[in-house]
Amino acid sequence: MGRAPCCDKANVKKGPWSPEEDAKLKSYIEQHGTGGNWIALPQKIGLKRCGKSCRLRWLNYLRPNIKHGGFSEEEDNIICSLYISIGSRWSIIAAQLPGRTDNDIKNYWNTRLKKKLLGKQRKDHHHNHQGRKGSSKQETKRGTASNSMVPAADINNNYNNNQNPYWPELPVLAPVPYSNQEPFFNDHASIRKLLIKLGGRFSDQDNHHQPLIHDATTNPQFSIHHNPSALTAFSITGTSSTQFAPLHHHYNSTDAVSNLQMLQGESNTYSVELEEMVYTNPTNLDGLEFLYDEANMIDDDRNGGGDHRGTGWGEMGNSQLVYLPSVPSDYEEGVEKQGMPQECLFNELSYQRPAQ
DNA sequence: AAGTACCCCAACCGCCACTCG
DNA sequence: GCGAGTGGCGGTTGGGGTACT
Repeated sequence: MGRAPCCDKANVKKGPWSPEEDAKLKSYIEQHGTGGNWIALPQKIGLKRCGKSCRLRWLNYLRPNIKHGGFSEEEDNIICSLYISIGSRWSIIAAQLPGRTDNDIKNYWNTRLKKKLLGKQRKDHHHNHQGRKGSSKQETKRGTASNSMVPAADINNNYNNNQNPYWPELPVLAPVPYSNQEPFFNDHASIRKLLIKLGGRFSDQDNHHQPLIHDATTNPQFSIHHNPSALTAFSITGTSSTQFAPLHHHYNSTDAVSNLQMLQGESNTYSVELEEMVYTNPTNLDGLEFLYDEANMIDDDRNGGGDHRGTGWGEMGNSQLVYLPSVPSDYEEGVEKQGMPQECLFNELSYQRPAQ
């Protein structure tokens, strides 16, 4: 038996919201708040909508200061960096980008950014390769305000200083260089290059490489110490008193690898081909080849190669990405207030996504 | 001009986590 | 400790718009 639905689906309206519905919901919430109960809210205001639908509508559309579209280069970079670091945890990524919703970012990633990134990587490798269409019209329309990757501290400064009640702070996450991991593939420099490169710029105008990397030598706000007691753990000490309390954050490196795997391609073909390339000629990969043109990879496949499906991507769990958790904040409302230790809070960030 | 393919995004769905009685 | 109720999240879908042929 499945659980009972959250509302009577027969009596709720679905589909696009009308301006009247929007107005009702917005004015009610602005005056009374949600009342802490989304399920009951639509009845209160006479909306034939599921409570979850109301919540979504409010969060993704009606809430003040929502930005739609027009993602900046800077935002692209942040999204890409965080995606590489933590994967598809859109709510956390969204919390780094005030005005952006998780849904928006998710859509943006799935429809444009991922393609853009893949396109770029291909471009890097096959620059001047003919037969490639230009980037999408949306990309070309969009401005390129910033050409630099934004360090985590800057994210914090630039965005979190601009607080408003609807946009709680979040721990700032930032990839830092992998550490002294065991090599995976025979050439672990490949993945280093990959991470650095992916941590770099994602724009089409890639004239300056400026990876998002933090260490004590380049960013005085942080010092990063490898914690020898745990292969996949770092201890990160913040030195900015209120913003960066001493914390520990443990991140399972297999997450990063799986994120990269996800990025590798949208199909098994992609992944299999990549494995093939890795294991048949690892030294030529230069860390990025899995991002190349699908067509090329298919061609490669036709040109030979055996079945490497069983070869262990899962065994390369030694790559390490580390975040710079920073702000004990109101994010995850009440977590801090309820006395959850910061380590718990940030362990949450390192959670293992349950199999779905 | 018409048909088709593709893209984008709002909204839905289902699962998991958390809270409370 | 257990189960119901709810919030929150990520994945997916479908319709509308646009580009292409």
